[in-house]
Amino acid sequence: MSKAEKTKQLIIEKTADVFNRKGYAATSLSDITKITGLTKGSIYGNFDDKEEVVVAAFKFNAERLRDSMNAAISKEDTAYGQLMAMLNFYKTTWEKAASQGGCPMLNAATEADDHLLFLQDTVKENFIAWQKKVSTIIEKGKAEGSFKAGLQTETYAYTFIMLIEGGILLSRTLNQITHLNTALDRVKLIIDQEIIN
Amino acid sequence: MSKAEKTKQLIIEKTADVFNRKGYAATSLSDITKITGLTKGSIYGNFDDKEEVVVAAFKFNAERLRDSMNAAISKEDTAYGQLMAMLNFYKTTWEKAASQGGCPMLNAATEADDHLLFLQDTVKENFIAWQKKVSTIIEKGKAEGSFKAGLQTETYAYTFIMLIEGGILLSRTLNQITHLNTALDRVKLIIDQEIIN
DNA sequence: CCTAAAATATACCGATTGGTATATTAAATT
DNA sequence: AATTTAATATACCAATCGGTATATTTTAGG
Repeated sequence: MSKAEKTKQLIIEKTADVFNRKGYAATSLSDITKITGLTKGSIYGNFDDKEEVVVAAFKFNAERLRDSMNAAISKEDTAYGQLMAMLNFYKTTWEKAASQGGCPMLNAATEADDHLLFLQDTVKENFIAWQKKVSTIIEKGKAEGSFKAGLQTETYAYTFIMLIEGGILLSRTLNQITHLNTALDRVKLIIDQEIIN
Repeated sequence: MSKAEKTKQLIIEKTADVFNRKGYAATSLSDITKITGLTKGSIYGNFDDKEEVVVAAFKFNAERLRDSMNAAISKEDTAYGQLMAMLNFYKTTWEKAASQGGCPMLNAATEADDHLLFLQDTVKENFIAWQKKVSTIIEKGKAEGSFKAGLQTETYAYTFIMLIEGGILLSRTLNQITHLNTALDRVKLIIDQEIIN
């Protein structure tokens, strides 16, 4: 790992939180230099422009979220256990995530929808990757025989995601963990009542 | 209505869409003067600062949404009919709303959570008002005898809201109406299976 | 240890930001 | 119609924006 690559990584890691809190557009280059302790020259020596930093920081945030979720999931070996692990992941990491600006997926999605066009594709990819992850678990459950055979896998995966994100939105806006818990309980109910054999 | 009040209203109405599309922080004063055809002097003659315009524009957006939803709801007289009217409202107005920057509640909530602190309370109030509206319908259903008696009214109201907002988020991010429809179908399922007598 | 190249810092650029003091115009009051 | 007051426009402000050309420092290779 070259010096430049290390610096690049440092910039990404140090700015990731600010971007998620302030928003990707609202975070300025002086925010970036302030928090990294580097100067503009160093930033622009490692990135072409701010957009590139923004995309890299979002990818870092999304990847960090995905990795820690996957780590929680992969500790279980049944499909049901894995879905429960996902729910439990959100239940346990909520407070930390909330203090770090909330869900990076939700934040970036709403910011990119009309505005930060260069971020749209990346955000889209990450939502689809999440859906694929959940879908794979459901398919695994079908293969195991523990989940019903005729299920519309994708629809259920997206239902879980929208409940979680909707729950996060309400919990953060109204400053009450209750709402996320309501969402997670609802996902569990759907699994128990409709998915499980 | 004085001249100044008319101008104030014009500023709010003309800027409401831009604010919802670009975001409240990203919309500049030159955006405001451009779209209103007025000058800075006129803007600052009617508002103390940009924050005041932002709050007024969000309130306008939220009120417009609430009014048209209430109009759809009040055409029905049963609680069940009113809930269906709410779902149908989202089904029918989605495309127009999507082209106008999406749900103002969702947009403002994610932008205000860490960043636009002066907007937080207003956004919060509007979410609670929405929940109260749904709760009133559910309570009405209980009074009618068409809804089950022991229901946790608030929890169901918030569940509907998070499904709708989550559905909007996915539909806008992935550019597919399917996801909002999945959310609305899920709300209907909950009503039919758990709420109705 | 010296040199070439890579990485970082410095100092600047024009454009735009939100905001204001003042001048001008339009509206209301006498 | 004249005058006062309210409303809008003009011209400016310092600060900050993203970005760049150049100078300096640090790193790696011989």
